[in-house]
Amino acid sequence: MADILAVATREFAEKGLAGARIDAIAQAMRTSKRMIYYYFGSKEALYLAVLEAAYRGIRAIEAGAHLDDLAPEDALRRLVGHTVDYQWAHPEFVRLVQGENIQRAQYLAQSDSIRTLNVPAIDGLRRVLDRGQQAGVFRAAIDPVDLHMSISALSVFNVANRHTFGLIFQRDLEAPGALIARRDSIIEMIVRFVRK
Amino acid sequence: MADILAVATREFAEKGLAGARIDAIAQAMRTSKRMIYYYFGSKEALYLAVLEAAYRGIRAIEAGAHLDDLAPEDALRRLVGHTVDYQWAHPEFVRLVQGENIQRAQYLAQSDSIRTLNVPAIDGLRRVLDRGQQAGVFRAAIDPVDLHMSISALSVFNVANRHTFGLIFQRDLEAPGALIARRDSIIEMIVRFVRK
DNA sequence: CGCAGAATGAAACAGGTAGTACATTCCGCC
DNA sequence: GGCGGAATGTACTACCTGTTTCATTCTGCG
Repeated sequence: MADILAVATREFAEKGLAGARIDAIAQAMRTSKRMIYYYFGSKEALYLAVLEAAYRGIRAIEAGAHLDDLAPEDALRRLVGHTVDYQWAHPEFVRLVQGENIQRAQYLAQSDSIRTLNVPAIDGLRRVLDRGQQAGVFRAAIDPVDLHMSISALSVFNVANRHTFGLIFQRDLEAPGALIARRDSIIEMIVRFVRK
Repeated sequence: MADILAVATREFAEKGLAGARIDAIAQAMRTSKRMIYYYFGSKEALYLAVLEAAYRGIRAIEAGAHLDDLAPEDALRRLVGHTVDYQWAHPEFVRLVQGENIQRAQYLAQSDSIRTLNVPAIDGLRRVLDRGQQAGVFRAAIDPVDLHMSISALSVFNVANRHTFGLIFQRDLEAPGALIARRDSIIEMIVRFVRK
């Protein structure tokens, strides 16, 4: 069942691979542990399935935004805004990725289907950059992968680190206005970086 | 022993709280589990001690850089560069914080001594911003906490997410030149953000 | 119906791991 | 020396949890 994946995603995102409990997943599914093993074989296999499903979901980011219709800077603004929103809307994904990084991406590395995700993520951005450069509004020699990294970094951070950051700086990053302000700030930062 | 903390830090950073093994720590210390309980009482208490020690270490960032001697933009460049370098040099710290965030900072919240770390981190940055604004080289209305968040986000990302990012985009983020290039990019991004 | 294979339930197993009991040794001090 | 408390080693307990075994039920089909 694909239903198991949703529940398992929550559990793994919440507790990490080591912390997650098969029993907890089974109980939340109102089925038995036995079923999970019947369909997935092992805890790690289930985790991998969750991971792949989560990464598959992220492909939709650029697909939704029709960047080619917009002027370069507007397109960039929209792309960044979408990225921020997506990460914000999918904290389980962010947590899963965090967990993966703690274990040095050893499970992600086992997945073949994941290697195919890289190109589209960059291509949309590259096209926008090219257009901006040809229009003379963006400066040259901007590395799309480097820029993508910055966009990801800024987008992910206030999801990934909201708890420690919020605690230390006494700010509620989940407050209604906070996200909007933060998003504007991120967009501004990226745009200023590429502008001539 | 403070020695235990170093070993425990490595173990917790590597495996997370749930994944870490007291036996592993004891063995790495060439002492017995018994000792750890003698001194720390429980796994969680040890984890908390590790967490506090790690956060205490980060205070040194701005202390080392004498920002007041430099022109505002140079000071900002140095501050950002230091932050990038620090995070790069302390991946265990980054991992610990990641783990803490996955568990919603529930252990960090238990620590009293950590609440005191917020002010100095921001103050150095605020002073630089004020000087830059008075000198007319930085624009006004820049929120120091927001900017600090951006600096942290960019600095932390290529440590925290190097494995998944490197895997997906086939880039070795640990290559000698990669860090330097990345650091320059981050500094440039921050500076352009505050510049008039 | 009757059968085969899939789906499921209950219970147990096996390994591992946090935490403890108890005895023993070490060390400073009188 | 000998006393007391701190430090440490050994072995055990109690429990948790991933995984399996075996028996049972369900479902479609001839």
